[in-house]
Amino acid sequence: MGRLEIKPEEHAALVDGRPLSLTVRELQLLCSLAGHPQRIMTREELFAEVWGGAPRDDDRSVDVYVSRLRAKLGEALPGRRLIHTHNGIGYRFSPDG
Amino acid sequence: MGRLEIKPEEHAALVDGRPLSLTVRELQLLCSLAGHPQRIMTREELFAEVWGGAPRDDDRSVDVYVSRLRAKLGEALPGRRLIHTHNGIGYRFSPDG
DNA sequence: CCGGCTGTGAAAATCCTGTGAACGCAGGGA
DNA sequence: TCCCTGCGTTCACAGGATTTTCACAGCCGG
Repeated sequence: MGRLEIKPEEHAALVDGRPLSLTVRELQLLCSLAGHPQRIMTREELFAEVWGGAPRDDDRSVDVYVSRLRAKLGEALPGRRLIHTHNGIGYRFSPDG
Repeated sequence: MGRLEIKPEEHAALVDGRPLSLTVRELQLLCSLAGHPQRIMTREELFAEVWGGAPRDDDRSVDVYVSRLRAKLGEALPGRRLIHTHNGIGYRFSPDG
């Protein structure tokens, strides 16, 4: 998986061996995304996996946490973009930037 | 289908396994075209499948989106032309360049 | 209290869409 | 040859839709 390791069972995500300080939600979301590499996941799917159930019509939780995740990942891996936006659909995780 | 895969149910089109970043409209149009390989489809047919209803007399939406699609496909598959123009009629999708 | 995590609302930034117009290109006729 | 016409291709833009980010209030544990 290159420089990023995710160990859900240890509640940890490592970049080059250094742990990222992710919150529980952030780690859950990262696991959901990284659990289906290269697959476009809709907000509904992500919400169901992380929060459970269906999101409100105008719920932006997924977007907000993607943003927070990107901020922390971008800090640890400058210049790489692991989470891609698919407008009108959802997000996609790509191991290689 | 060679190097191009289209998965409408996943909102994705892949070239050599790599997802193209198509907009919703672009993907819809690609699906319509690729859904009838080797068949010449009129603007009216394409418009009906993607937009629904009938196009205005001087509507150029189909042409513009074919152009955008060709640009993105050409970037991912240099030297190959999958969408052919049939003058005065419409467009035809051919899996083999 | 205090500090971090969460979710929400809203502003800011970005992207998508459809349209009009410019451009190129080929064919026909004078 | 030159001009005109019809058609397809592409550019540019404005409006709208969507996403990104910020700020904040509630909550919970220390």
